[in-house]
Amino acid sequence: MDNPEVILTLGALAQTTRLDVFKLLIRSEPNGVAAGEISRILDVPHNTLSTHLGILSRSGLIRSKRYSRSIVYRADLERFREMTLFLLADCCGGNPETCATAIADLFPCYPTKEEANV
Amino acid sequence: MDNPEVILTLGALAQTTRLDVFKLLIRSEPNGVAAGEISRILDVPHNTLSTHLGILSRSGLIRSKRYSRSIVYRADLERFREMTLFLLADCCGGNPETCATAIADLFPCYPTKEEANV
DNA sequence: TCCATATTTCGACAATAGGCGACATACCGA
DNA sequence: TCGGTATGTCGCCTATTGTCGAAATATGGA
Repeated sequence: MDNPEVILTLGALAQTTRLDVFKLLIRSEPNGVAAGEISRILDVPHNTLSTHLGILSRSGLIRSKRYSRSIVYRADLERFREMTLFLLADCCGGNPETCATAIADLFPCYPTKEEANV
Repeated sequence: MDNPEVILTLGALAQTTRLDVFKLLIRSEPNGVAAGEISRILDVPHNTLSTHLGILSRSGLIRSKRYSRSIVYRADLERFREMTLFLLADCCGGNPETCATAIADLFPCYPTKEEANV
């Protein structure tokens, strides 16, 4: 994952509706949600939503699959992981030692439920 | 950290120059870099850079301190950690169990150097 | 084939963001 | 106080983004 790609994914999430969509899709893993249902749940016009879904798709953070008339969207956790790892790791490219300790510092291991809900 | 704040931080990083600045500052921890030096290193006019530094500051991802004529900027790793944790955890608010396994899945513990450089 | 449903694409508009020249402010040394 | 250095602010311009009505496309059932 290179800089332009990360900027695409960050930009995809840096918008109210799209962040809401992504949160909804993460919560709905592994089933996914159809476009129309997202539209109803978040109360966003279907054409506006479609634009946002397109942006999220192009960033790779979500994927879609057609089931008869519905198109079901799912979060791509692997892509999300790549983005997070880039932010955590690649940022420290010139200084791997500092990076390792920084990461260890940021994530004692991974957050517990208690920490996660702060 | 709530939605609007996260959008502010994501948006702050979703731009070429600002991502470069942040990467530079993370690499330069814990010393920090003066505004003028950042301007020279990244080859960005000082007034343009100043705007970007303002956006990054307002998002909380960087902090500044004046030393005589220079203003030295540093990355705020704690804030960065908050953002990452939000992305990983708060997204799963309605479904903590799935979230815990998802996080465990994303971060077996924390990335090793090898994984980090993929 | 025709109609209803689900979703995307197009076109136009207002709002926002990015870049930068010119000017303003802060600090220091003489 | 003055001049030089370091940084920030203002204003203008252009490019990009977000929104949504209207039209187009895809699917399935009668």
